[in-house]
Amino acid sequence: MKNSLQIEVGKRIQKIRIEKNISQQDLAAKCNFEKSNMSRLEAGRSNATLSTLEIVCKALGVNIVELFKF
Amino acid sequence: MKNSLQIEVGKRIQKIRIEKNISQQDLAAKCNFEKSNMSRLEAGRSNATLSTLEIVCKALGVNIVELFKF
DNA sequence: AAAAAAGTTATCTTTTGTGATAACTGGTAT
DNA sequence: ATACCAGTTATCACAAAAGATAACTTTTTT
Repeated sequence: MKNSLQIEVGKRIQKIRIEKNISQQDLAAKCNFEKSNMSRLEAGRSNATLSTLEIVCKALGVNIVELFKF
Repeated sequence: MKNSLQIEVGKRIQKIRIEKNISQQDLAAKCNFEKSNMSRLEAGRSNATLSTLEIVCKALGVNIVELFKF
């Protein structure tokens, strides 16, 4: 069960991104960070901070609460 | 608008903690961190990571989604 | 009023998330 | 085949979160 929250949140980001038809690269660009870091985030390989999640949610156009609906 | 998310989340933690009649010190102890750090978190003076929020939510007995209902 | 408990703030070290670069894979046009 | 786009992974430097201690204020209890 280790890192399961990170992984779940990453999956939610990915799911929302795909629903909105945005590439990972484009989402990264909207957030002003590198595609590599977005990949890491979606893969649940980073223990994101509130500010990182907020930036991603703004770029996706969703409320942050959406990241935790799983 | 700066740090508003941190502040909102901190307020939610505090509100839930008070509803459950737990002191900040006791909540900190349940989380295995110092009361000073819990104070900082509730005050919105730290940009918490997912794992920190998860620990606090487990100690409070609430789902993490509750922290974002404001 | 004194003592105890609860909470705040500043500051320090250690740990780790972020941001960046580069090398790579897989897929898909050209 | 080869250029191009999308995504992954490893690695690095740097900024900042986590963890801790101590001194302090505020609130509550006795």
